[in-house]
Amino acid sequence: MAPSRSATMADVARLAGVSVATVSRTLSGTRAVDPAMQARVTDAAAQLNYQVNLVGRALRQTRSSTVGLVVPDLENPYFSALAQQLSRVFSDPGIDLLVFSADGSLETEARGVNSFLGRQVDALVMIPVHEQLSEATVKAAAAAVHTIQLDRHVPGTAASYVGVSNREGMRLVHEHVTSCIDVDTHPVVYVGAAQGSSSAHERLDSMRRWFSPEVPTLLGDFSAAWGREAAARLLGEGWSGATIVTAADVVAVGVVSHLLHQGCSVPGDFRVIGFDGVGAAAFAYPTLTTVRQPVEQMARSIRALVESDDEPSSRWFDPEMVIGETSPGD
Amino acid sequence: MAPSRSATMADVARLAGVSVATVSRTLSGTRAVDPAMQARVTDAAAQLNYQVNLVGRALRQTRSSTVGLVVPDLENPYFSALAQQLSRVFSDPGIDLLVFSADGSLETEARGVNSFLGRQVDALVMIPVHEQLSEATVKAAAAAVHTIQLDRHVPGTAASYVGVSNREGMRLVHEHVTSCIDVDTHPVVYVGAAQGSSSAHERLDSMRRWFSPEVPTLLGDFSAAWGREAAARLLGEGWSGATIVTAADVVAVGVVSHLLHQGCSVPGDFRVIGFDGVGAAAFAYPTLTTVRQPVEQMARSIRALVESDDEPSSRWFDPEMVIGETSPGD
DNA sequence: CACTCGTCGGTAATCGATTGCCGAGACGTG
DNA sequence: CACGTCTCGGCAATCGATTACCGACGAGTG
Repeated sequence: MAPSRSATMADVARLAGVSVATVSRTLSGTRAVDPAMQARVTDAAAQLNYQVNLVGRALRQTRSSTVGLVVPDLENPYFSALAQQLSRVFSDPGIDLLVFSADGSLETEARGVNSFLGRQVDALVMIPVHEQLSEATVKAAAAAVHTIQLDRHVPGTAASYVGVSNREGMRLVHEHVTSCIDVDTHPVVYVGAAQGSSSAHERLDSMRRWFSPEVPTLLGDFSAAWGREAAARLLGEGWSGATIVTAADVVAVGVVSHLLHQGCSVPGDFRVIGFDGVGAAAFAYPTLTTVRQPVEQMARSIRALVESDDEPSSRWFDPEMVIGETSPGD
Repeated sequence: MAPSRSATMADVARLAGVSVATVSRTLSGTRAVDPAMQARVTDAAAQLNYQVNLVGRALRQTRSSTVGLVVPDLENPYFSALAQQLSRVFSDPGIDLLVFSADGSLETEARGVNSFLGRQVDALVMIPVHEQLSEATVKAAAAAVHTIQLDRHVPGTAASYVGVSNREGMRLVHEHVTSCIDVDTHPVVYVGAAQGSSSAHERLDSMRRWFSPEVPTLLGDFSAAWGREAAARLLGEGWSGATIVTAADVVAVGVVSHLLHQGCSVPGDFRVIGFDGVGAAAFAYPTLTTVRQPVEQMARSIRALVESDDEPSSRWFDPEMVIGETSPGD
């Protein structure tokens, strides 16, 4: 296409025969303008197809009506669900949510944060890639702009945090499992993630707390491939009849898939429990028993934090248990 | 936090005892600078923790090392896979890919495009929400900046296009179906999407072309919920033994899920075929027979288009058939 | 009528960087 | 030694908007 230089406010002013100040005031409604001039300006703007240059505006105002979101990975359905909910709640007050994927890399994450800071975002929401190693990046962000950590957090930073109570989530799992399964004859194992995120960390700790410090544990990452591999190991090690609690739905989907492919019955031979409760997993076969995070509430809470200019604060939401077909009902 | 105003180039210049021009040239490497001064500048910048203000730079350069991506919806795994691949390929040349979700709305889509245009993105990639109704938005984008339509396109615009050949995809489906299923005894039905996107349109046309103009068709949208509903209708209307071709994996997942829940066997009683071949669907149970789009190649092709400054051009990629467990193997 | 006050257009400074141009000094050459 | 050439620091213009301030004008008041 012919990326022809687009019209500026000066062009509009010239055509309308007024000063740029009048154009600015007319278009942004900052101050009253004589109706006759107003009409001339709007006509001229329409005729030139004028679009405000947000870079110029941002430079002058040191704000940009933009909130940045940095996620570790967009293919994880839990993260994309959060991104979608956030863009929805910010759409209403006219704030653009821009999403940047760190692609699992600390360097890329730092680049994304710097990029947003340099672009004068009004606030920054981030799901830190790593519990310790993202610390410098989170601190840099928090020093420059209102920063909110989401889902995962780096301990000891002064930034706000919004997430789910993993302890409560695992308590619900424990309650469900003990109420409908004989734990003595059916061992419980945990298939989690080790990659150094606070959620992986907290979920493992909570598993140990509610079940037993010695609960058998396999740690990998947040992926379906890891779920399949873990299931294969469990079968190989003779954990027949186990109840498999996982750190995320994507992992659970992999576990279930492998078990069914090996001819096992779920929830007959094995029971599988997920975590997150968002995305297409709810529609899979069999439907997953999982801990659902209140994604929409979390998104609204973040908007509230961004709008209010309070001290950094943290908010943990309680998840809810969703009984599917991978565990027996009550 | 204390969102303290951060250091500017003038601050660095003052501390280092040089002019801003020297600071700029040192930090960006635009022109040679005396090593001694260079050291003074780098030290001062480090000491003040200086971060370049990208808004100022973008205003001056009328570029921003940024590419915008506007998608209709982030929860659709196909779109988030594209977003992820794109951010990966642009990461290398140091371009930031920013993603905006239109949330299925034409107004929001227009807002996102204007927002990116106003932010001086170097190029804009978009998956138009609607085949006709997004026309004005796509044209506005193409008139202002190098614009590439992805996956879906609005006919008659001069913007580039990158996508998959839906006709070839459906040819592969036809080939697979006729080679391993007796089409006379097992009717073929199509569960598609009507929402006015070019991909929905082309897939339906291609179905009719390769199978029959009268192929029985149910049209809904691109969601698992629609897949379930469509499956329920097919069961209600007595289409036992049918081969169900769908417009997308998410739809196929819904179809399979409903069929299995109703006690049908797949691929015994029904065969189901998806389209897209990305995301967790590959790991579901049973694994889906589907048409896989070469997402990574498409992303690289987009980068090439952005980097070269050629005339708008279109490129269709050939998909490949992936035989899963929802249809009989050869 | 003289004076005050409110309304509203225009002038110019400003946000933070990049860059064209000038000129000072170093260096090489005949 | 004179002169051309190259290197590199600094001045100031520039990108496109917003906005503090000034001043002209009209209305209201005693």
